[in-house]
Amino acid sequence: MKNNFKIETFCNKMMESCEKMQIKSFEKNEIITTYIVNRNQVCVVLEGCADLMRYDFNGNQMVVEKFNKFDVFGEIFYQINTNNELFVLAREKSKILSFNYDIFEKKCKKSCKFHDELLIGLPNLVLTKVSDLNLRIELLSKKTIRDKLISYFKILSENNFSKTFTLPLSLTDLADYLSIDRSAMMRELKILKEERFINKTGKNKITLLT
Amino acid sequence: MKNNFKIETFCNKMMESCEKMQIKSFEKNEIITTYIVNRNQVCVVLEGCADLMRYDFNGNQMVVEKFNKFDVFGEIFYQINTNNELFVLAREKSKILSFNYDIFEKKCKKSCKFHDELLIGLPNLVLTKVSDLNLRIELLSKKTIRDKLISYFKILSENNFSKTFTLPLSLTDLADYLSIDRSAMMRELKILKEERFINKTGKNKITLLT
DNA sequence: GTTTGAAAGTTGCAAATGCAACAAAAATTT
DNA sequence: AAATTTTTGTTGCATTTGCAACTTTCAAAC
Repeated sequence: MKNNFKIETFCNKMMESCEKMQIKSFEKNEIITTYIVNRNQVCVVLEGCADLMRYDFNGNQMVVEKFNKFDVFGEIFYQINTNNELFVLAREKSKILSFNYDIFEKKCKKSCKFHDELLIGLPNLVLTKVSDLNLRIELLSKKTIRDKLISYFKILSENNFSKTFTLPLSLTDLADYLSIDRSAMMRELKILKEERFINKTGKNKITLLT
Repeated sequence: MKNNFKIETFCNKMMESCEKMQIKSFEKNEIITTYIVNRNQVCVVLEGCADLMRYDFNGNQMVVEKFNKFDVFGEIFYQINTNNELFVLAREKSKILSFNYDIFEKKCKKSCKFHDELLIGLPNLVLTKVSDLNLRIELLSKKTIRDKLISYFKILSENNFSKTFTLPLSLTDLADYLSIDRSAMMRELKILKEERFINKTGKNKITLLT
C-alpha cells in the first residue's frame, strides 16, 4: 500500500472500544468462527494467527487461507455457496476483533471515534487483502510448478530488496498456498537447485542465482 | 453481498461530480490506463467492459482479469512488482470513473456529497471484488480440470437457482479464467457429457445432471 | 532425555495435462 | 455477399504432475 495509512494506529484506535464491536481471545486450535450462516461478519487478527479450513466431501480438512497479524477475514469476504463447511481455527493463542459490516454503514447513536476510524481504516485493510489475493491468483494462474515457484521467489526477492530471502511459510504450507503436490514441488526445487537457478541454504533460506 | 447497498444508486451519485474525480469515455481497444507508475488509482466501470492485459516475457499478451459493469480496478489493487507491463484495454465503448485513492482519506475542501457517498460505496464495491477473487482462488486451487469445471458449474447453478444456466464467458475465456489449456478443457467437457454429468445444449447453455 | 508428531526429502508409476496442429462453425468486418 | 477473424471442436504425443509409500530430520511435548 503506497498511502500513509498505519495499521497499528488503526487497530489501537479500534480497541478503544465501541459497543458494536468485540475483541475475544482464543486458545490454540479453538474455533474462532464458522462460515455457515451469512452474517456479514468482519474479523481482524490483532494478535496470533488463524487458518480458514474446509471439510471437503471426503471428510479430510484442508487449509483454504492463512491469516496473520492484521489480516482481515470473515464471511463477508466469502459469499460463495460451496456446500462445504468452512471454519476459522486459531493456530496459536490469538486475539480477534470482530464486528458486523452493518455498523460500517450505520453509525451507532453516540457517534464514537471508532466509527470515524473504521470508515477510513477498514477499506485500507481490505485493499491490502485484495492485493494479496491478486498476488495469489497471479501465482495460481501459472501453468507449471516451476513457473509458480520462480514467480513466487522473484516477488519475495523484490520485496526483500535482495536475491536472498527467507520463506515466510514452511515448504508444506507453500505447496498448499500454490495448490501443488508437495512431493512434486520438492522434486522441482531439487531440479532448480541442480540447474543452478536457486540455492537453498539452511532452513528455508533461498537465493536466486539468475 | 447480503447488505442493502445499491450499486446503481452509488454510481449515479458519484457521477454528480466532485472536482477530484473523472469520468472518461473510451473507444473499443483504447488503453484506459497502464499499471507502471504506482499512482493509487481507483477505477470503476460505469459502462462497457475492459480487460487487464499483460505482455509476458515472450512478448505475447494475455488477459489477466476481466472487468464488467461496476467492477472496480486500478493499480491500488495490484501492488505486485511483476516486471511485466500491465495495462487495461477497453473491450468495447466504455465509460470509466477514476480517482486517486487519497481523496478517499482526505475529504476535499467544500465537502461534497460525493465524498460521503464514496466512503460508504467504495468499500462495498471492494467487498464484492474480494468475494469474486476468493471464488477464483477457490477454483484455481482445484487440482484437476474436472474439479475446476464441476465446482464452477455448481456455483453458476446455485446462483441461477437452476440446474440449467448459461455460461457468462466464452469457452476460450473460461479456459483462461480457470487457467487451463483450452483443448484439454474441451476434452474434459466431452468426457463430462459422455459420463452424463452435464448436458451442453445450444450456445454455452449447460445443465447439471447430478 | 525420551517420546511423539510434524516437516522435509525421495522415488516409481499411472494419470492428467499442455502443446501443436489441425478442421469446422460462427461471428465480424469490409 | 465475400472475406476475415474468432471461437469451437478434435487428436496424438511428450511432459508434467499427483499419488502412494516410504525414510530421515527436526521440533515440541511429556
